[in-house]
Amino acid sequence: MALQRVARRSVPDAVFEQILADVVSGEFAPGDALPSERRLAEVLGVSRPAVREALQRVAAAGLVEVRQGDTTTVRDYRRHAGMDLLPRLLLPGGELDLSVARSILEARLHVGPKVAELAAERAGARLGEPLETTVDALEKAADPVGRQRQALTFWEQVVDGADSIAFRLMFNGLRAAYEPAIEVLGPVLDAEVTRIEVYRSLAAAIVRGDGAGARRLAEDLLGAGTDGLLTAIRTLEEQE
Amino acid sequence: MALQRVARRSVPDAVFEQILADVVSGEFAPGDALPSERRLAEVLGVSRPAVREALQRVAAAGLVEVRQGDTTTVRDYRRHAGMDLLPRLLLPGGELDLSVARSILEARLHVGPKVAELAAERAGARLGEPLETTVDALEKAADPVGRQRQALTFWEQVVDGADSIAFRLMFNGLRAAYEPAIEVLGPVLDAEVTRIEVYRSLAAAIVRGDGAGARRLAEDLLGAGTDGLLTAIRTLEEQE
DNA sequence: CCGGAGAAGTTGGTCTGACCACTTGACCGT
DNA sequence: ACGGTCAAGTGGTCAGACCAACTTCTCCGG
Repeated sequence: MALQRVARRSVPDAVFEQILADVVSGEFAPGDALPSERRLAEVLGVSRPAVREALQRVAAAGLVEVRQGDTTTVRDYRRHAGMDLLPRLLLPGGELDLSVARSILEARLHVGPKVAELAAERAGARLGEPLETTVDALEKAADPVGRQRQALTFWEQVVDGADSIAFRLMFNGLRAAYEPAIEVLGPVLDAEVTRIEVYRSLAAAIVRGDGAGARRLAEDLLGAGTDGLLTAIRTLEEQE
Repeated sequence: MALQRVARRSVPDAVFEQILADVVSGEFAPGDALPSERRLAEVLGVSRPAVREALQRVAAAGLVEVRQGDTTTVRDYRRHAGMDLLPRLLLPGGELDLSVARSILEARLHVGPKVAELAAERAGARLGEPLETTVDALEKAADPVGRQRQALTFWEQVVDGADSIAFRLMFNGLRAAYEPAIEVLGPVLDAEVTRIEVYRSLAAAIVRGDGAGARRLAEDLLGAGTDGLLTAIRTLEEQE
């Protein structure tokens, strides 16, 4: 097997992960009071500063509300969390959550074409060289995961060209959710990523500033991949 | 004047804010090494644990990379940050950043109609009562800011109905960016939020499961507001 | 001369224990 | 019944120490 980087989670990381999992799984329900920092430290066998660092991050993620002098209470993560929670929702405990995957693909399918359109209108020829290089690399990539990586680079450049910070950060969020699942999703989405001609056409449309064309091609590209995966998901769901 | 909640930033909060500002403003450029924790603690006049809590959050936000034994280095926030950075980009130091505002409105205009469409297809009649209540409240709201708040509630319910966690979290991100600026943007967007009939029609389309209709109405609603603000922005930019 | 082992120094990681600040709720006097 | 007081519990902050990992420089052996 391929050697993996030794996971060296720091103590606060581990605590963070655990609290997050308990909140997301509903172990700690919205409105519940979290155990006090001292109690958590005792139960988890770590120091209070470690617990505090973890809680800070949980709070920053919007999952709990801490008030000095009062207990820390759990909030509804669906109402207050940001997209940075997506990865943990997509792979809770290693298994892919299909409804989350579907939701992410929907978002991708909806946002991608718009970004391509904006890139065509705003960047145009400026993207010529980088896109060409990336498509070449995509064509040469040997394995599905490698192809996914190149495809991500492709879209990263497109998003850059769209010159919209909101879409840019949105993309970062989707990518962060997707990357940990790349080993699982790569092979499933391989059909999309081997349609080199479509990537070439899309790049060409963007370079010539053809917003409508870029949009259509992106819809084609992402739509096919999405459809394939969605039907795969449906099949899996029916098996249950 | 209206009484305001006393702002009581904790020490780590203040440190976090300051580091964030320096990174976003480019004071600390990507690739730069951050001062060591001890040095920061000394310079800022706070304890090292306080600095650490702040740095943890900065790192969790994707703005820096910390490696044990090595210096903490700044990353390109446009590449690695999530949407939780939007509020700070929109209001860096109190003043509205127009290009960021434009970008957020673009995203809203693009995502809103899709969410309305999904809500119509997936929630339908279930949203009837809550939407009606909210529209009534929107009609009764006396001031622009109050209307904005009700409009946010309206969209919150629509997003709930869309039943897509990715769009839900995306919405949370946009809302978090928008809310701090609500005092500034509320009056400017008031034209959108006083078109009660359109809200009623949109709610009706959703309730009757008319996806295409809901989408069209949402485009109309958000498009008008967006156009108004975009031209306002353009005017401001030309004044400079 | 060159390459690698090793020592020193710097950086982040973690812990202990103490004390401050705030909130709550029970208690007590009016 | 009301108002204030106080004790207990919670998060907020600090100081200082030590551990662990990386970088760099040095020095030794080939």
